[in-house]
Amino acid sequence: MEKAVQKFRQYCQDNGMRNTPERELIIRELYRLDEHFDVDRLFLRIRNTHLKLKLSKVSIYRAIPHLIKAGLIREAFSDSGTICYEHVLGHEHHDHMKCLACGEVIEFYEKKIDEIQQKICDRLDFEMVWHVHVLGGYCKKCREINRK
Amino acid sequence: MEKAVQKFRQYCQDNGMRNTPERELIIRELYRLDEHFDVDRLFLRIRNTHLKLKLSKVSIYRAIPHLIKAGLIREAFSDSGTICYEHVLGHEHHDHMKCLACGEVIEFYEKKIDEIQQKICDRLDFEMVWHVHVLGGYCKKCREINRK
DNA sequence: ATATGTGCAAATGATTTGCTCGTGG
DNA sequence: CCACGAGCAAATCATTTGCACATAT
Repeated sequence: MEKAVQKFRQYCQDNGMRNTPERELIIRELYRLDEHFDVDRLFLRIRNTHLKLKLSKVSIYRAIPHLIKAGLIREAFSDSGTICYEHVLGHEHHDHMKCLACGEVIEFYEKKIDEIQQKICDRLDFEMVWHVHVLGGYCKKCREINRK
Repeated sequence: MEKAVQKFRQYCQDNGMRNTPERELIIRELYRLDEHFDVDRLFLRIRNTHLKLKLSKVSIYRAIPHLIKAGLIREAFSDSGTICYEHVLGHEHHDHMKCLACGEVIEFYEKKIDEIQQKICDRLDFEMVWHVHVLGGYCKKCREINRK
């Protein structure tokens, strides 16, 4: 987490931006919250953890593009209109399965998929900067419940 | 296209729904518009093609979940807040690359990816009903322009 | 000192919903 | 006939923007 804060400080310096306490707070809480999150979840988290503080949701919205550019988070998938993000730093790269019944998000990773993906990009001379790979369906648990 | 209309009629019957001219119009124009589309694009298309008609955007919004359930279209990806759909019927399954510079959407398909995907689902006892696989980056053309 | 950041409130854009009226089966 | 669908307008939800004030550098 400190690494993330450091990295963002560097990013600020490099881009003539200020390193405000609000932004550091966002990063710290972001990394404490170690799952997938959307703006609202992060906002509530900060609200509940720092009752005295009054960080506005707008600041989170404004911080996110920088956090992405700085390589701290990435867009993971969008969930019926809401964008979900996840950490990049300290998290292996992976893709997602989402249970349509219980909402659970399962992470998976297959090197082969990445390799094929990269091969396709090379073939088409496409420079990939991000990717989203989400499978929607029903998880083991929910399927079992349904069978009964 | 007629196949799509037929399929939807069946779906209506099976689900105690009505087969209205509005819905048929949506399907027909949908299939005439053979790319990726969002609600607005489809709406404008209908507006411009059928100047006399007055189909409302709301009806499109309300039709979409049915069209998806009926297996006519699927959610392809979301583009900064707007959901983009594409036909299922008469369209091979494929994934997408999206150029962040020019916005072009390139389709690609690799059977191997599908196979691996399916294998992962089987392993985790996950019943996949849809998937989204989008690569964001810069296309050949835009990269060349940038090099100059 | 001053450009950049923050918070608020209002604007926007996509989508949903309440309600009334119309119509397919 | 009458439950389901269509259209309108108003509501909602996520996100963005304008503006006045605050503060990091």
